[in-house]
Amino acid sequence: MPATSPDFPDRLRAAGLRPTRQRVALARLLFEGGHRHVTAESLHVEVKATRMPVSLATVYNALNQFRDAGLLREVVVAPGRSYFDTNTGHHHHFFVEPDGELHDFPSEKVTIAGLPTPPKGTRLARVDVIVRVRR
Amino acid sequence: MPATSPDFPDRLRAAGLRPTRQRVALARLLFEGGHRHVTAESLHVEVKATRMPVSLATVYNALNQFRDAGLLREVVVAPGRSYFDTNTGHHHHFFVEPDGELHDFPSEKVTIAGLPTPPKGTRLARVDVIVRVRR
DNA sequence: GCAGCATTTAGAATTGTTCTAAACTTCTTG
DNA sequence: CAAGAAGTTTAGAACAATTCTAAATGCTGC
Repeated sequence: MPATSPDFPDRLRAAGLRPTRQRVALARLLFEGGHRHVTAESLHVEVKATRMPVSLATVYNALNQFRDAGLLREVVVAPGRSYFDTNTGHHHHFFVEPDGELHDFPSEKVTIAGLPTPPKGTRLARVDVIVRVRR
Repeated sequence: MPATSPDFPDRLRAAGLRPTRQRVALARLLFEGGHRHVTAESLHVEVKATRMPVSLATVYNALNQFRDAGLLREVVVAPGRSYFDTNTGHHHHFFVEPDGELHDFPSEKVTIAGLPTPPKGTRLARVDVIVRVRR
């Protein structure tokens, strides 16, 4: 958490997004506590539990907009399911296979050596490391 | 390629799968040449082009069975799309972002140091490294 | 060859996500 | 602070990828 108390409307405006009631409600759920991993479905369930229902389409819209604005990072670990991670810093993931649990781990200690250079005409965008574990 | 010419019915039997006509046709497409990346759709288009049409459901069934039997490896790089890789050895992937192209690179030269230990009660299944690049 | 079980198939069903068009906010400006 | 313009939300339809279903067919061992 930043030292300054987070003013969600301002943070959204700073990201180029209008601070609508539903976006603010979602931002609060996402960014108020520590880092989180959510799916559209899980966030939708959560926001419905508050006294401000938001449609599923809006949850999808907001997650995509937040991701495009750099507020969230999308993590692709399982086919047909998108996770969004509120931690946008450098880090990698544990994925617990049958149940679909996702955990961060910091990339500080991880070093990857010997990566080949990107194919001609492309620039490196990101390196994802997914450590898949099973019970 | 193995030195012994690949007898697909035998290879399927060895994997515990009945060598049906459609499985043999798919295995031929997948394993006859060099390593490949396919999606169910792309393989379906391919097999239809031969004189032995196979339903899309069968392509999905076969890909899942081949993966379960260790003949293929599933690679999850983009939401809502599954790639299957005929290279089941240790290696990692380049993913070219807008177009969805996938390329292998050998893991020999890549070393990953400092990975944390798996959470309690889990054992390591695999480490995936996806190098995302953009044009 | 034939029974018995596995496999294939077309089409329906399911799942996760995006689209559409109408209703409703938010922002700007006067 | 009213009014219009533009951006958002919404329910529901549409879509894409995948799985399921039940009936037809094909493999295998005896």
